[in-house]
Amino acid sequence: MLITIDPAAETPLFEQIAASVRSGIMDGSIRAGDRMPTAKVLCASLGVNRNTVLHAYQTLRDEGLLELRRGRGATITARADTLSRLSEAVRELVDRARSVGVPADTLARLIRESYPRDVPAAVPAPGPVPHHEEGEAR
Amino acid sequence: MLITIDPAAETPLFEQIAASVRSGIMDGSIRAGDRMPTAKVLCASLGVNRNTVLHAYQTLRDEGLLELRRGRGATITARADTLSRLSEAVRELVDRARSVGVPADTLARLIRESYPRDVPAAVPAPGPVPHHEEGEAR
DNA sequence: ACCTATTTGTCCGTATGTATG
DNA sequence: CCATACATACGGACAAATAGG
Repeated sequence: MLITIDPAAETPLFEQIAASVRSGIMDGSIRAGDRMPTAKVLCASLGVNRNTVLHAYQTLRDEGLLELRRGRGATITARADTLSRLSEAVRELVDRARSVGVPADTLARLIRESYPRDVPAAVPAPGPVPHHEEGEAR
Repeated sequence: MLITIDPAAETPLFEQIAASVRSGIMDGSIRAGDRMPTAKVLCASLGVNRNTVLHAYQTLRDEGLLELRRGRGATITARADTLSRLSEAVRELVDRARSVGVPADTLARLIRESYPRDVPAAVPAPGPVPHHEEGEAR
């Protein structure tokens, strides 16, 4: 497992760190039960402030991937393995989409529209509005 | 097949029409070879300008979902069926993600990160990306 | 071969709302 | 507050391709 950052990149440093951990989870190099280095150690090896590392860790905790305990450090949760298996399925889908020439944007939109919760404003409802109302404006 | 729009929504009308067709393609109610209503007919039934319908049609054409010919009308392309099958796979993945509590945002991000950052000349893989030839003698 | 109707393609101008400076 | 630019939508007009009488 190797965490690297690029201080010149647009992405915030804490997000780069979090993304690095996520990608480690997805490719299987980080698994449930693994211990992340302490914030002190990691910030030293990355050359960033300790708060930046903590920010990244807390972000991952909010995503349910990391468990933080005072005096014990950071532990990867079981959810990481779940996400890892899911990302395998994602890879297969992406391969399939790419093979038929569907770009990432379209696929991401497909995902969103398949989620029942957030109804896309584009197709709000099967509401019957074939008629054009006139007297309604501002 | 039913196309509806909501004049009060913030989404542009042409985009609503296009989204309605896409959604019809994805749920299987619109298939390859189907003929869309002419712009004249559709704009009358929706209560919008013909140019707005044409704008939506041309958007779908640019996405490869619709074939437009003067004097003949608008025909759904074979790509629509491809997209329909893909959206079925998307639904399955979304179900799986939802069952483990992964929100749409995370899944969409997973998709993006799984997409190969196709920088030119960085393809050592034997990936047979199907090149889509357009110029077809008729 | 000619003509006509239909349908998309394309341009014009106008109006509106939004974002920007 | 005003000016500008841009996207959206409308209404109209004509050109070009297609189909059929």
